[in-house]
Amino acid sequence: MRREVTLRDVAELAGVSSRTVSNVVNGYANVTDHTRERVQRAVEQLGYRPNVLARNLAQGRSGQIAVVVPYLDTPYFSELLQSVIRAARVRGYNVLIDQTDGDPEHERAFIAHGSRRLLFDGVIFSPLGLDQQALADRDPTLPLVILGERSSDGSFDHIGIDDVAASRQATEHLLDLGRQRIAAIGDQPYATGEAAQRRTRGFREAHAARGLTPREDLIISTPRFNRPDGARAMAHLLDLPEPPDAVFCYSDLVALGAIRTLVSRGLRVPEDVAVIGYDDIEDGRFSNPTVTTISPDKEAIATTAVERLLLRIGSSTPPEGLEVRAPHRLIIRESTAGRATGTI
Amino acid sequence: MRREVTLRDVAELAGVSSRTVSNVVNGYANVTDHTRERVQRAVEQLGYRPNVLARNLAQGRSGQIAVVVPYLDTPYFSELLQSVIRAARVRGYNVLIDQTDGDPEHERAFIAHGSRRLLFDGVIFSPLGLDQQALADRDPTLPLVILGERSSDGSFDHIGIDDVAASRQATEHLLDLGRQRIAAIGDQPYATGEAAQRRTRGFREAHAARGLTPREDLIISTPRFNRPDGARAMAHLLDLPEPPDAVFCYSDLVALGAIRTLVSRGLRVPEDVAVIGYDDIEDGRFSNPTVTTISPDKEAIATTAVERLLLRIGSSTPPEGLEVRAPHRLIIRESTAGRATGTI
DNA sequence: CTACGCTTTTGCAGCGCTGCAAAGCAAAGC
DNA sequence: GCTTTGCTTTGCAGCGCTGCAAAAGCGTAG
Repeated sequence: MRREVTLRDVAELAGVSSRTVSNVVNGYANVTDHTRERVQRAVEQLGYRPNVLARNLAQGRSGQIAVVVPYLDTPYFSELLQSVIRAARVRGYNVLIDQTDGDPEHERAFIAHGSRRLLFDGVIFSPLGLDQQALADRDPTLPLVILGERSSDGSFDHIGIDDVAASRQATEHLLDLGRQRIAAIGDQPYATGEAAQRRTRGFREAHAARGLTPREDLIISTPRFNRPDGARAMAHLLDLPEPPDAVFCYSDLVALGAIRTLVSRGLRVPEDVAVIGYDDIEDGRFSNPTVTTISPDKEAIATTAVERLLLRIGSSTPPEGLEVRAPHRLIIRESTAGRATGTI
Repeated sequence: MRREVTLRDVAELAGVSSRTVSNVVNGYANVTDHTRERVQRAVEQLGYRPNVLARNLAQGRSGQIAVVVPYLDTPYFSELLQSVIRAARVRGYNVLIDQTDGDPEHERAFIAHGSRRLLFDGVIFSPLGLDQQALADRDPTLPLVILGERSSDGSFDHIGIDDVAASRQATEHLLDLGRQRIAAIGDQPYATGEAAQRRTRGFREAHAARGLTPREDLIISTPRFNRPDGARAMAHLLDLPEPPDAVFCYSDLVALGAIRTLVSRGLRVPEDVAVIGYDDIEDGRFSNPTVTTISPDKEAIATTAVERLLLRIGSSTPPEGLEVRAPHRLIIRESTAGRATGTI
């Protein structure tokens, strides 16, 4: 493998200093047209390509941001990632992806003073099992934006939708349909389940607002928010003496799993049991039935996350930690409204 | 932001040369226990962390591999990526992910002599619209492993399942069920549609083996392999004077889209129309009905891809381009076998 | 003709690490 | 006692680039 062309090679051919070539390549001001042209000709002639590594080392930055998610194969995350990658690329950043498998140790390692540091200039982080302690122990110099769970302590930005409001809205939708026994699948009544708990809060609030109290045995907790969890939880609910006639699922995957169980037991959705999900992933738009859901504005979340992170990376005095509420809306589909609502 | 601790700082504290510290940190042989201990103590005391950037620059490698896929939110790719990331991490490599949106220009740019080069030591590439020309024009020094489509010209490795055999198997399964009018959704009768064409070949071969000829109007081509494509194609098929009684879909997403259309028109799957997919994504295991599919061994594909790539990266004389056939199998679920087959 | 202010160009040091080859050193051999 | 051998340790150069500050060029004013 022959040596790559360097700045110096170009400089020699163009008859200028390597610093000048650097100036031209980086589009710095104050280069005469004459010089610029000569350099550019030399660059093209030699096929010069800047060595990103060297540039980064000299600049002390990496030009990469890391995005850390629990699971890459969860549609919600892959859809979100897609937008993040686009947003980052536009701004000249590469995206390094890491999945933690929800392992708290792994999550902790990622934001702690790490050997991987310097490989990325900042982190967009969607934690799952991260406790307050781990956040406190984190590398304070690492620009950080957190998605989803938890709220900011002022030293980082947090972006998410209003989980309580969205959950209340979802539950109200079921109540509006006249359902009497509404279940909730996805609660996580332990320290790291903040997001889940906020959804449960919304669920309770919606009931309370109408003078109702949800049955405690209809609030099912699940370790994750995936299809098998949903399927299992639904099976459990159906085995109750008085099973629910509607279910609020804390993710679309849970909803899809639940629907699967319902259908395979010969029940009709929504006639026998209405189901509502959360996340608005593509699957829910093509499933049978299609899934009513809370749709967070993923594009907004991704773009804002990248923007805030780059802002942090760029400024020496870190900006105030921001609490950003991304928009969301309720999308009504067949799993609550019935076939009438139609297709996509 | 205070300066980071460097090798030199550690060296000074330990009273040795920085080179020795480097030797200890990298676990090189021939360091006396005594020295090693002193250095390690100093490392811990100062909280030293190697600067990956500098190391990479000095070594002329980046410690990163790029994985390039058309769409990140396609479950097949995100499931595959998940395995690739794990395999790479075990071997000390980070994964840089890029999506091309299937844009041929973008794909081309990625393997051409690129400015991004040096950011990664090699590429695992799953092309969509890449023609032979682009492959020929590629940076010959870039270690490359290609997934899915196309076959190797000897200068890179190619890993995929035997599409023709798998497709024949899928079609045979439908024929075995006694279906008379079998459609195929996903053909791509143009230069960049090699993979699709191989599936069509298997489809035809299965028919031919029984002295049958598929009806040409039942072979539908689609631009992509996603749900909307499948839904549209199925709608078209149902509008034919003599619609099919079985469909071979070139991806599970296409199958899910097709099923969606069938169900929304009040048809029963598989009684009225049997559907078989390809890829074995999780969605198909929880849909209604669950989807019979060709299941490629994704774990094997991912692991092999990473291994071959690192082999290429590691050796100065590039190994012979390998054509690897990963295993696959037919998984029969409800969309062809009916409810009897049960759950997951 | 010198001085001054501005733009353009340059030289150098250094980012933090590793490759290389030489130097140091202790044990073994003659 | 001196050389040889083999293991440890070291020094230096350099990966390719950019920050910094000084130097050079150049037009205008005094």
